[in-house]
Amino acid sequence: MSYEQLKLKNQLCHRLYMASNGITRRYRPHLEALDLTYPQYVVMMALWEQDNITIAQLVDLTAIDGGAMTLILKKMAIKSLIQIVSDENDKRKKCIKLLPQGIALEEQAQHIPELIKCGFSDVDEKEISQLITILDKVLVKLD
Amino acid sequence: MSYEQLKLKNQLCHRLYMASNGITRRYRPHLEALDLTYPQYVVMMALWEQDNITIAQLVDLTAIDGGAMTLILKKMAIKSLIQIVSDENDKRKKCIKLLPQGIALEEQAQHIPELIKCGFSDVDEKEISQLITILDKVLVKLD
DNA sequence: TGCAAATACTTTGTACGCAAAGTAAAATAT
DNA sequence: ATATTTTACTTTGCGTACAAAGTATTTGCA
Repeated sequence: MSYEQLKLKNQLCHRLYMASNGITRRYRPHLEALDLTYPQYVVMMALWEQDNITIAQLVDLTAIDGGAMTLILKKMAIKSLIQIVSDENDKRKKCIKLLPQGIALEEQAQHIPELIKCGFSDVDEKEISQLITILDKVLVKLD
Repeated sequence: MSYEQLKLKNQLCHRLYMASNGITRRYRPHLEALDLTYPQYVVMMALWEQDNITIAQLVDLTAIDGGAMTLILKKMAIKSLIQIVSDENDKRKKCIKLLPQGIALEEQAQHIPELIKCGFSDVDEKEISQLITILDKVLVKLD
């Protein structure tokens, strides 16, 4: 039978799957040098941008699953990158604060985006912008 | 400090991560009806297109990790969707063959792509094509 | 022929991604 | 004021994703 719409070459989702895994794989060696996994790096980026936010806010910003977030933060706390502080006013909430080691890591991480881009030297800058624009449109529909 | 290039809004990778997870999440309810996970669905699509291929070929076509593939195929065999057959000429190789249940599943799956697309009704068809074109360019660089 | 290297797949251990269930505290309703 | 609901987070169980190590078989080379 072999329906055309079921062929792999026609799957947007499979391309996203491969691209996401593939790029994350590209990050891995650079992140290993900082002793970070990719999701941990995403959490760090969120915190470098805005420190001292709740776990719920981090989940919103990163789109990382809440259940996974608990474990990720626990590991980052063990590495003394962050501190998990219970909110005194609302005891359900926990705030995440960067510790000195976590703050210092930003300087070491600053060159990573550049290093990743080098691997795509001949994918046009304009196409990357297009890609981002269209992905943002798709992402709105995924809420 | 807060380096511009480390902000989440400037991360292509993070968008791909969210888009990939988000779309897979969209597939989930439809795939549950077929008792398939997303990677299992990808393997099935590959096999519906070309039956009786080796595990190595499946890994190539799907970009699913080899270690994961072993487990995925084992589960699919338990569900009687496929059969794992050792190659008589080269005993290292194993061929994957669709069983009747696996073949029959294609008809049930044929409407899934349409159902997914409905969720993106106002993302232009042209933009989806653009997205695919650019992703393919990116994917070549990820080998 | 014999042995090193390559190939094909499996296994192991760690880290998510996700749904669903669980716990605790705060907000809301009656 | 107490019960119900909502919010915030944790826990559990399953299914990958990945690197690295392991096993078996085959190929290629001296």
